[in-house]
Amino acid sequence: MSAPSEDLVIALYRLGLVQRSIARHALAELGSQGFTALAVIQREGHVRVSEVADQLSVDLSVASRQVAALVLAGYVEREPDPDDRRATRLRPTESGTRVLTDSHRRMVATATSALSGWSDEEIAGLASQLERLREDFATVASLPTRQEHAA
Amino acid sequence: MSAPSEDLVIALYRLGLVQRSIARHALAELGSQGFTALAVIQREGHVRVSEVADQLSVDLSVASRQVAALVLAGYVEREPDPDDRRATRLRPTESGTRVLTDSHRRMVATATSALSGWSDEEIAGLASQLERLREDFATVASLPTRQEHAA
DNA sequence: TATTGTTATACTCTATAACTATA
DNA sequence: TATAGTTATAGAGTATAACAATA
Repeated sequence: MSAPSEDLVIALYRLGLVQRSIARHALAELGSQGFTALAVIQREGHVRVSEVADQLSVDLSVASRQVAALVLAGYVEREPDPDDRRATRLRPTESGTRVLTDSHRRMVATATSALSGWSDEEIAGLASQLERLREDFATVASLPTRQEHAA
Repeated sequence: MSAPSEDLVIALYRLGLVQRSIARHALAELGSQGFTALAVIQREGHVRVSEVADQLSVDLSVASRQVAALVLAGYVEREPDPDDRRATRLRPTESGTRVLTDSHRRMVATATSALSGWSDEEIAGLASQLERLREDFATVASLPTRQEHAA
């Protein structure tokens, strides 16, 4: 009766519980997207706001707000970009690195506890499938914007 | 270096793109949670608000608001519950069923397009893994509330 | 002109708390 | 007392649009 992709979409929507559960246990000082934004800044080094927006697949204005909140909280610092005076480069402060590490640890602990019945292979397999899913949707999502050209 | 559950958690957070993509393409008249609430009401028959809250794993107040919005939009009707005069029973209107069917169709179309490189088995496998994930997190999420008893 | 970034506004989803009505 | 539900308030996440400064 139901198409397989239908079951998948419903499963995706019902994932809200999982995300809220992790957020509550692990992200005390950081909103979920504040966390991912900080993670991008930590991982990439001195990124620009627009790169954060790209990595998170959100509008630049959203990334701008999240970064502003991180700066206000003292977790991120801005440096002028020597190559482009419109842009700023971002880097985590010591406090930001500490908060990220802490959230990280609690996040993994929460997930590990919930996933006690899973093997490492199963967990890794699911993570890679989700990554593949994201990439495939990113491809589709990027097309409509350019359809005005095509048509 | 990284625990497998860490990769999984990051993949989960990065799923926002997928959910927004589906929402934009498929849920014109319905918010994402309005859609899931309506789907529960359609699927279960004459449910109460509290059952919607349970199915969605959200607070009763959240379900109450979502249901109120669906009623206001003419997608759901309330009937008094003969067995309990505090409660009301919910059922979709014709219009609600139509909207749900439409969103459903567009949703599946969007997903099918993004998942063109996937086999049915892969899609079904991912859906069932996500369902399992949700159940395992639901178990963990329900514990902290009761820890006051234990301790 | 196009791009980088910010700000204002608005909408959705969520939770907590206070409240009403019924069990 | 406890439960079903509603409403008010608040906070996070998101998008669009208008804007400033620089390329």
